[in-house]
Amino acid sequence: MLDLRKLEVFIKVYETQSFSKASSALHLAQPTITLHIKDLEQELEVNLFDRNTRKVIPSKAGKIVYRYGKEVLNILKQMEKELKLLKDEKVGLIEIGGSTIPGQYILPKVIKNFKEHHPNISVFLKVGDSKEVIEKVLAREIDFGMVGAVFANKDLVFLPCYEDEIVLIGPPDFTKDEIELEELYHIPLLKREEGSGTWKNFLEFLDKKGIDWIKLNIIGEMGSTEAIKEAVKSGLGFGFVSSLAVELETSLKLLKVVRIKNFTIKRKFYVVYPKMAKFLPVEHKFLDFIKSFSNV
Amino acid sequence: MLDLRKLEVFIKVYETQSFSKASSALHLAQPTITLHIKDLEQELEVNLFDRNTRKVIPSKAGKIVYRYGKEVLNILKQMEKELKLLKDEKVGLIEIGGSTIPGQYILPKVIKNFKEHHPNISVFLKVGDSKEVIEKVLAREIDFGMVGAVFANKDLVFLPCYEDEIVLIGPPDFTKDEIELEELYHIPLLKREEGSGTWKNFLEFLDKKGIDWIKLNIIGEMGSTEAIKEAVKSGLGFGFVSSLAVELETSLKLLKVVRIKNFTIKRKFYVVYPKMAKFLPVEHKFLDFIKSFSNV
DNA sequence: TTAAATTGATAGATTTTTTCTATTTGACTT
DNA sequence: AAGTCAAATAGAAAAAATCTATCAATTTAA
Repeated sequence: MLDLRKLEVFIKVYETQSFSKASSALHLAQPTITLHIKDLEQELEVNLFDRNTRKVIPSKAGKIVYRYGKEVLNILKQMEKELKLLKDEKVGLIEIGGSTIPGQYILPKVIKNFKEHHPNISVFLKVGDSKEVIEKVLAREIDFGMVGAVFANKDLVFLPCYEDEIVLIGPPDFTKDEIELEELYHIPLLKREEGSGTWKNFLEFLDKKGIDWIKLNIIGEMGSTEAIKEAVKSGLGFGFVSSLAVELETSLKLLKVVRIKNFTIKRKFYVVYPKMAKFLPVEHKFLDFIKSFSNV
Repeated sequence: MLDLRKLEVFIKVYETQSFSKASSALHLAQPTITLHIKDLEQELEVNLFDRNTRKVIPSKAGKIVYRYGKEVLNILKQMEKELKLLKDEKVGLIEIGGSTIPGQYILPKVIKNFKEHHPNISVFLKVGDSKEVIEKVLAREIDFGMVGAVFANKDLVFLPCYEDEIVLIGPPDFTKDEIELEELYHIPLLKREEGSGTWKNFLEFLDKKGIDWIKLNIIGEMGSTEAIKEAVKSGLGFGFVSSLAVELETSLKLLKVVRIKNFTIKRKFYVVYPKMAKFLPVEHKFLDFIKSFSNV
């Protein structure tokens, strides 16, 4: 294996055309230079300089080694530059992931706010389902994720950071602001597909309350929160969605949130990151920011 | 300065995802690996792996170092490949230079012959004046040169290798094959410009014989051997040129070589190379070849 | 749940490498 | 021919790389 120290010595000799000049430039004794060059020549089995006590002229092989050697040192310099950026807390890159609700309604706001404070830090957001997000965290493809469920994994830390409410929405012309729990059994409901985190949370909550969801009046299934919203808007029925997803529509009276007496469905979102990870400055900053944003 | 040995260890750990696997692959004890990685982390001031006794997961910085490290090793591998070619005596590249006559009439033939014996060795020929050729030899831009004059320089070796004759040429219909020296004074002569090696050789020869060239009947000056030949062909006068330059024309009777009684102008060409140079195998081969081609 | 096995970390000793000082050798200058 | 400058050589000292033995943490198997 070639020695970079020796390569450095070689390059200095090449550039100064002198062993002694190289020695003083590198703060080494002159015999050290002689030795290093000799070692290199032995290792590579070529002579690098035609030399006597007066002249030092690079040979053909020397020119080749210089060309490649310079490239190698440049690449390493480039690397150190990139690592320096990594260590800098003012610039850098953060990659995060979010499952549907956090990815669509929470993280964009967090990021916008964060960017206002730290304009030179780029943030990349990847939206996918919770399982995907967690896998990417484990593979270090993203720095952290925000998901709606805790997965048992000893390598991961799940930090509650946002509490959301799942609300019943109906068309804006629905007369009541609040209904009794019993009325829920007669209201035409649009469910979400089985894999949905929101729907899972909803069912868990019903279960805790001792309610069997079979009793509900399910009239259809939608593939996304947005689809539920559109369907409810057009009067097809009612649905359960994250309150975050309907902030705009309720304020514009395009949808109506209908409360259920003595019945509030809360769900938590969690920041997830590898237990062992040693965070870089920028990542620390972002994590702290999310925590400060937290409502839990 | 980064240590390539440590970088190699890092890369092996990265690829095997294990300190102990890396240690056995590199025939090192496991604590050595631990130490090297720790040193690297200290040197670069980043952590490279999130690790405990069970898992070794590259960090963001680790991924960067791996990417760059691989590139560095690849470049060095490429360099060794190129140096190997340099040491090979069957393949390679030779760069030579020749002043006008050798570059135009001798070296092309030598190269053609050489290539027949060594088809995998490329030969690059650069034609320029003697001074240029010698400068390039000193700067190691070419491996050796062939020139018509010896320049006093203690760093150079001049090896006589080819003896040429400077001959008087006239139109093919000139009646005599041989003339007396005295007749030369009346013959209309085309000279070469002052810088020409051939012309310089001719004058030196006249000087040695005690002849003043002012007595000659110079009717014009031409910038090149070829120009002299053309002018002589078209009956403008006579000229002195290298015998090598008119081999074809005399055999085709387009020109006539006129001998001068008791008057033969010989000139020598020399191979020139740096005294200190340690030749590579291919260069040795070519030099030997030139010597075997020699007529001296 | 506990014991065995696996893997990385730590400590101290040993070997190897790097670097130094002092001196010699070779080449150019005057 | 003497002086000077730069590289080579020799031998000693300092620094590093690597090893063995052992420990600590974590997973797997009984």
